[in-house]
Order: sequence, then structure tokens, then C-alpha cells
Amino acid sequence: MSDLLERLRGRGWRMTAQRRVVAEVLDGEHVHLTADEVHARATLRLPEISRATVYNTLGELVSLGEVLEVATDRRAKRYDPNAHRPHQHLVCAQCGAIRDVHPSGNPLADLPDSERFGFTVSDVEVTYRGICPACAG
Amino acid sequence: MSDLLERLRGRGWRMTAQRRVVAEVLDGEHVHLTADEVHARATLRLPEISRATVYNTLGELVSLGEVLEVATDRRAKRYDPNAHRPHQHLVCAQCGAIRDVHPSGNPLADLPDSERFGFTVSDVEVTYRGICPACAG
DNA sequence: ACTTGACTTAGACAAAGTCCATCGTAGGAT
DNA sequence: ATCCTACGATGGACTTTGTCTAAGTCAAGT
Ligand SMILES: [Mn+2]
Ligand SMILES: [Mn+2]
Ligand SMILES: [Zn+2]
Ligand SMILES: [Zn+2]
Repeated sequence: MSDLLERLRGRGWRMTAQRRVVAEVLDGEHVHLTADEVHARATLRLPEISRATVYNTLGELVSLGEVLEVATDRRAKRYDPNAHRPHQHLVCAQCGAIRDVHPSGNPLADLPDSERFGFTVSDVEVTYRGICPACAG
Repeated sequence: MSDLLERLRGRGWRMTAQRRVVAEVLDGEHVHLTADEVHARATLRLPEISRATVYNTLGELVSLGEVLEVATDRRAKRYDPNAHRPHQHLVCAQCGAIRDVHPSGNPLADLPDSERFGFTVSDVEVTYRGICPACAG
């Protein structure tokens, strides 16, 4: 994700300690943190960072297409740095664990023209729900 | 939806003016109202109905399987009386209009065993997004 | 009609997120 | 190296959506 910082600088981003820390917190695989979780982790490295700045920075990363917003539960949105490989989510209904999954085929193709009602359909969001091995015992 | 009231009575529901009004508001096709929209419409018929009662009644209808909760945007949940015919949703990214759609095939089948990671997958929620004819001009 | 437990109510509370006035600083200009 | 200033950060008020509780009300069985 260090190349992310380069890309952002290239887009005219002013590089601040706060933005760097938020980007660092979002580094990794299967990362799906809420804004407040990002804030908590960022605070460990930069104690004075504010909630508003975390929200602002996450919003900018989403606008730039570098981070995805996912709404797997009906609680807080989660922020997903895995934005460059299309994928869906598999969520444990009990403990909330989230896995990236890659279904076969293109889910968009499952919607026939006769069911599009003149819409220009550009995107589909799929969330699978079930019980994870740990919760199944 | 008048048969709904009968079914609920059969399940031991005490029939109150508030519950009747909420059920009436939810009658129809392609109805996807937020709790506060239900409350606003219920208030026209029964001015003293409280927000808490609307939330309670909607929650009960969901528990009974008579109404579905859908989370198409990241704002308020919407309540969908079309609970007996499985379907998905097509949402206009601009104006928020929601249509029921019926994709071909079973979306659950698109997730191969190799992508289930030991989960017992029981459910899938699909939201298609695009631009509706009215917004496309 | 009486009784009673289920139902409703208003308002306090909470979680998630937005907005704003003000302060601070990254990075270009000198 | 220092200065400038527009962009970014901050804390706190505010909004939206939803939950909870204590007290009052009423549907329905007797
Ligand atoms: Mn993901
Ligand atoms: Mn529907
Ligand atoms: Zn689990
Ligand atoms: Zn539209």
C-alpha cells in the first residue's frame, strides 16, 4: 500500500501525518474496518487524530476508488482496501466475521433484460450470509 | 393484505388501531418504506401513533416473516411487504427508486464450495444499482 | 362491567455520521 | 531558510436512525 501514498501524491493530495496513518491502518488482506475502528487504530500511532478527519479521509479514499464502502450488516459501514480486485462478501450471521469471496460468473449477467425496466445497470452488490466454522462448533 | 390481519389474529395478536394502520400503510406492490415514512403515513390516519409503536410493530411483522427488512442504501432500513415471493432489488443510484426484480437462477449456486471456507451458507442478498429511465432523461 | 397482561406513549438515550468555525501546517514562492 | 496561504485538521454541536424504559391505556376473555 506504499504505492497508494505515491498515487495519492500524484493526484495532488497534500500528504499529512493523519492521512498517512489512515492509509497504513487500512493496509492488508481481508480488512473490513468501521470508521471508528480505523480511528481507534490510528489513535495508537497518532493520539490527537480526530474522528472528523478519519471520516473525511475515508470519504476521499472512497471517491478516489482506492477503498470500497461495504454495508454487510445494518450497523456501521466498513472500509475495504481491496478495491482493485472485484469480489463479494461472505458474512457470519452470528459473529460477524467477513471473508472476501469470488463467485463464479458475473452476477450482473443473472439479471435478464426483461427484468431491467429500462435501467442502465452498472453494479451489483452481493452479500452471502451463513454460519462460520468457528460458530458452528 | 386484509388476510394478513386475519393471520396475525390467528397467531394471538391483540388487534389494535395502531397495528391495523401500520399493516394498511404497508399494503401494495413495490412498497419499500422507511420506518419514519411508515410513521408519517400512519399519522395521517391515526394522529397519536408513536414512533416507538411503529418500530415495535414493524419488528414484529419482520419476526413473523410477513415483512422483509431491506438495506438498499446505507441510510434507513426499508420495510417490504412482498415477503412471500423471493426477489431482489434494483435501485436507481440517483433518485433512489426501488424496483423488485427476479433474476434467473439461484444466486446461492454462484458461490462454489471452494469459496465457502467451511461456512454453512443459508442466504444471499443482491442489490443491483444503475440509473432509472426517468433519471437518464 | 371487571380484570389483567399485553400494548402504547413520550421522552431519554445511544450509535453512526455530518457540519462548521477556527486553528494549524504542507508545500510552493521568494 | 523563511514566509504565505489555501488546504487540511480539530472539537464540538447537530442530525439521523434506532432502542429502551416507566407509566398509562385498552383489547378481549370472563
Ligand atoms: Mn472485501
Ligand atoms: Mn421488494
Ligand atoms: Zn461466526
Ligand atoms: Zn432515478
